[in-house]
Amino acid sequence: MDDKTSEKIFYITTPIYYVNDIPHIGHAYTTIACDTMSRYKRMKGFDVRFLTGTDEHGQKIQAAAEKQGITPQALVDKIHLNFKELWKVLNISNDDFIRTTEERHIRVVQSMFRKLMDQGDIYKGTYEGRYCVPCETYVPESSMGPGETCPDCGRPLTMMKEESYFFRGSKYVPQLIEHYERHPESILPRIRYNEVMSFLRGGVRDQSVSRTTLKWGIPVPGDEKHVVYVWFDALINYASALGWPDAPMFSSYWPSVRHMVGKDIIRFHCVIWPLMLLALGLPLPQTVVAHGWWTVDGEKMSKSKGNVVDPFKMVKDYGLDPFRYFLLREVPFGNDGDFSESALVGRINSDLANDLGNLLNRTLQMIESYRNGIVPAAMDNNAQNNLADNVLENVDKAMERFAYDEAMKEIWAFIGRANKYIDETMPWKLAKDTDKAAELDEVLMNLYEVLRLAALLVAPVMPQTAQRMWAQLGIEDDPLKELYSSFRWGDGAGAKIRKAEVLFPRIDVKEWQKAKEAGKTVKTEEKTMEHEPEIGIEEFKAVEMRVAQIVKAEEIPKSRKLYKLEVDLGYEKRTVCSGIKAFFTTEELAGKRVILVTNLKPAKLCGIESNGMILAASVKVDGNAESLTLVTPDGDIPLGSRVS
RNA sequence: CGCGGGGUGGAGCAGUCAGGAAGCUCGUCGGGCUCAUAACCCGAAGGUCGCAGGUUCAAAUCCUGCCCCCGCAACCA
Repeated sequence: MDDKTSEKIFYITTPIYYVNDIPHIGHAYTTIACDTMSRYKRMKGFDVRFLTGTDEHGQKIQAAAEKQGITPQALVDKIHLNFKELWKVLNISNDDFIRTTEERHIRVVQSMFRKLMDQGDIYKGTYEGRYCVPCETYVPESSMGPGETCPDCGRPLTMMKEESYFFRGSKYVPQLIEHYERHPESILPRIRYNEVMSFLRGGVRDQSVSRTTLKWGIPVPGDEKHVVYVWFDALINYASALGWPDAPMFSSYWPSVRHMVGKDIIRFHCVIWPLMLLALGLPLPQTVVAHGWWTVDGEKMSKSKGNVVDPFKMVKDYGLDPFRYFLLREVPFGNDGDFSESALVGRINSDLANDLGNLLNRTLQMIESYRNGIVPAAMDNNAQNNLADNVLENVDKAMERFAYDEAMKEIWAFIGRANKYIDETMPWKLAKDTDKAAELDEVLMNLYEVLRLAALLVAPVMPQTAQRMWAQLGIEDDPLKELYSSFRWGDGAGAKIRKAEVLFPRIDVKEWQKAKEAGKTVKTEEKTMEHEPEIGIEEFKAVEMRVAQIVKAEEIPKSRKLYKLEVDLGYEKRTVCSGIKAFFTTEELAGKRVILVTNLKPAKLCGIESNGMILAASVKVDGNAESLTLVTPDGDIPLGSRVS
């Protein structure tokens, strides 16, 4: 505030995405939000720097590379392109893309590490704890899942003890608390601020910042059997991309940094990273903004459900700008939101086609037929205040708080006022009365100005749409390069418009539903055609299957899906748990002859030991069995006969 | 006592932190208009803000208790 230069500088970052993930709607959301903010600030006259990138070290990458028989570097060189490709498709205007395997990053990580070590803020110790290998995190006892499992992925934890370097973050905690107390606006939304504060007040232990258990990482300077822990490595990207410590870019952009993150990684960005920065004597981020999660059709997005939203497909099916608009408009920023294609279609039809697109269309056609396509100048005009109201100020207030949804609402209220203005002034009547020519001029010019401004307002979210609008309005310049401050009501007069074209075609909901259903059938067919990798006869023979008969089926009270079955193999009886409760009654099952996998490792399910598995065929929709039938021998054969 | 999110007109949601006349979008019904993408504009109906207590001049909002739903976890053998 006190520094004029820092006011107009804006450095914004996405998290760096873990390369091994397949890009989904969540990645798209964060990045689109940052892109929109960047574009907005540029149009406000800010010197913006927008950074994104990929996190390329760690256990999972190392394992994936081994599996494919290539080096980790070769793997990440290939797959980081998934993200670069997506950003291209989503029209992301990032100024830089950093990869943690780049030399410029590695160098900075190592010198920061060394600096902290030299000043005594990194020290050597031993770390012992329960470790989740896939998640690459130690899990404290307090947050362990049942039976010593990882609370995130549910897999069992391993006891590990290793020599490790520690970051003395605890030393800076009081300083950080004080900072946040003075700057509560630096963590948005408020709920996340409270979360961070109570976490900080609960005390923070020194963080382990190195690992000896893996190779694929940045070597600790001077102690090469250690590799820098992925989080320590990753967070530094925000500084390394600017060329810490000496680059001029660093000194100009750093003090204005805003980090956009998902709510899951708030602690890394609001606790660990600021502690690191305090230790390094660097200014703390101006704002950390945490957004919520997307569910899909009311359900959590997951690979096993197969409902992961593919941004490439959404763009292909519905267009880029509608997708961008939907994500930012649909949900109050910071809240969790639900993604559904039908909601997207609703937004396209009502907001984009009916309100905005139709306004452009009807206005242009009137200018065309009443004034031969030339925007008239109006002598005296005081409609601006009523029409534009304080839309620029209101949008700015909302964007200042990262309240994208509210900014959109402001813009659409502005569009709505214009649609109403047409009804009130009834230009088609004015056109029939030559005495009203001046009035008509004024109305048409005002509408034209509304659209010229609307395009600018919409440009950060829907860049292509803004360009298409200006093209139709007959303006040669690129709206994306304009400044809001240079907009003057009335400057548009005299322009020669182009022929009106439909901006967003309406989607016929009935036909869309039909197509959707047809698409769904195709999809399930495709799914059944997906095959597992080939196996040899030996592998098949390793599975021992025999004919058995269900003697008795019982409910398991605690379980929704399971029955406890007693099966007879002729030579022995066994207990098996089977997830077929939804499809049979206990009476139906008794006496049924089935095929049993007999050499499956016993497993405890709902407290009951299951010794085998019954074969069944099922149709799965979104990962859940929709119908199911048991595999049974066709004809008489003694119990216990081997199936091969 | 598992963790988390939530219950607000037909649907989807804001509002809850900082208590003060219940709001938005969609849908429905009625009307207007004919410039426009059967679009646009106006009006109406429709809510005991999950339930029960409490605090208060005042509660969707604060406190206590309870009920229900949804994720995750334990269950898909």
